[in-house]
Amino acid sequence: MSDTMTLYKNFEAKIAAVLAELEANGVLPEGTNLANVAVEPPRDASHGDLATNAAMVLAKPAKTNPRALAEAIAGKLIDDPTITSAEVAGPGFINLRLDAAVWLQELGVIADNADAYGRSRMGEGMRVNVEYVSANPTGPMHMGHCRGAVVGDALSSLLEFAGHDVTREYYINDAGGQVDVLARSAHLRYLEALGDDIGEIPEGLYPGDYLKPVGAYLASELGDRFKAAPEEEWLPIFRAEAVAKMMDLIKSDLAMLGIHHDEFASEAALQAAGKPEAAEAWLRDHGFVYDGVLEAPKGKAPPEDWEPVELPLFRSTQFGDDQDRPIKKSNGAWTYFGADLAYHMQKAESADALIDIWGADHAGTVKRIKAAVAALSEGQGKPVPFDVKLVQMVQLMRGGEPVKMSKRSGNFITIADMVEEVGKDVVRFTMLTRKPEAQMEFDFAKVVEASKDNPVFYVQYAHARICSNLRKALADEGITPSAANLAALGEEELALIKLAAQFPREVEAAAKAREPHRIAFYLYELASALHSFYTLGRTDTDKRFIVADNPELSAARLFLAAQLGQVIRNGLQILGVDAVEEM
RNA sequence: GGCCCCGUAGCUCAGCCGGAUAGAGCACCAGAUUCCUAAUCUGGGGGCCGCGUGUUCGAAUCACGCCGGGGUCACCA
Repeated sequence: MSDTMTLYKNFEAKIAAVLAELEANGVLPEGTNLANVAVEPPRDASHGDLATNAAMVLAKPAKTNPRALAEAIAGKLIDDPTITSAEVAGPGFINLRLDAAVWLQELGVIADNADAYGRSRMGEGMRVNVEYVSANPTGPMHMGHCRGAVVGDALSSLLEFAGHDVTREYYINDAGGQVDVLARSAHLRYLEALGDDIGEIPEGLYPGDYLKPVGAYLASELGDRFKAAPEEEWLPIFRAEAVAKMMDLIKSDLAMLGIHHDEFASEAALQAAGKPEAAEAWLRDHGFVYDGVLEAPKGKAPPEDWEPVELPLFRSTQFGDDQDRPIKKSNGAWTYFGADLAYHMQKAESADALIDIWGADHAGTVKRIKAAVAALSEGQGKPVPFDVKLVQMVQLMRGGEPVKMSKRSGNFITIADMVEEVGKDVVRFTMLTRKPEAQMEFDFAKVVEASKDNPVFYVQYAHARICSNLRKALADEGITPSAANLAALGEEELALIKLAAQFPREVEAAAKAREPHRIAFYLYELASALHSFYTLGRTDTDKRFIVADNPELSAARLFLAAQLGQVIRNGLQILGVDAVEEM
């Protein structure tokens, strides 16, 4: 886009110009801080199209009262030919009404930009690494991973739409003890595939059936030569093979949700490259890591096997953590944290900002990793903004009753189950209709209801309705959307345009706050406005998109409808939800 | 006990980098469709924004302290 000046920004600039003029005239002191000046649509549409709090914010530095200053600002704004009224209201708000032509032009802007309408350059030149999902490669994706996956993916798309250069990254925890357990579990299934009777899966191994194909695959690839071999011979091979198979499984589960990562970073590879050692050396040199003994846990009875051991500790207490945190275990292996801080440094090498999406059950580890990243990145002269987004648990329900799951038996609800039952769009949209840090319920019975109770259908229906009308107009009347007679549109249509025109600022606000759910709520609002207008046509045929004997008005209304559909599509695209054309 | 998140209408939730009379859906009541998709729409009642103190022109929003709910407090991942 050559010109990214959106409608709202355009008027922000006009107000800023007036303020600069007042500053030149001495009404405002030189160098007045305009940071708190806001220009936004008023909450109550009857107040006008735009409102600014400039006079209230600036009255004090101007040594006058808000209403007097507001009058002065309003007096200058009204000179603008596109501003039809500038009224001072309440404690000193300035309410502006814009010429209808301004809004009608915005429809053309939507049409011209099409799929790019709402894109922003606010993130231009900024590389953001978003790490999400990062589920252990020990089994299929289950419900616990779902919300973070959707939120991380939608956030990535949102940031991209707002102009950031986004890397979607998945950290494969393929170096810890759990992948050894996976390898042993796979070996057992390998023996089973070779004809052994393995009986019950022993305690401590993964019981799920999803390892059976892995065992069969290993048996066919490797034959029986690891059947009686000692563990140290087969463990590394089985670990690598099983992890690879699990990652295939996870990728296909994610694909069902429409999620595709750009980078898969292996913890094992990170360790093999010596990254944790390098981080430790630097941290030691700068006094962030020392050898020490942790105190026994307070508050509760210490674990029975607790004993004091000297370990290399990171000084996270300097950053507000409860205690310093070990980066290595007593057996010399890296702790998760020890490897993770090196991993974050690796990500920071090719990013200007880092975002992690974690489950809320890891909230307790946020301080230490943020502290480590701060220490490392600032110490190395390149401070990297690092944000950890916590997503809360999802309680699965069915018709108001909690869904029971047993991890022991491997009987858990997988993402594949969910998507097969209710569909990708329902899963994604529902996960985005609540702010991530709030707990939510997901009721299988409710989310498939085809009603306004279900925002997915409500928004998709709005889009389908528009498409249906466009199809019908062409097929029955031969009318195509046209911007030739937009002046024929009335107040109701203008209200729709005004709402659609907010999309670019919604995108920027959501991107700035890193809250993709705002887009979902905005789309619901837009869909609601569309449905309302549509229903007017039921009793008043002059209010229809297709008006009999009035092809000019019909073409204009259809042009409006087409642009509303465009905005809905653009919003849904950010959320990763399909904009269906018929239902 | 420490730390993190949440507390807004009967229910599920928006709004929270301070702004005008606090919103939406569900549920409840009353209505709208011979005609563009009723999977929709219109109207109505319903609120100490958990409690208190502070900050200021102004607090659901910010700070502090309580209360209630959840999470978490391994050399796990």
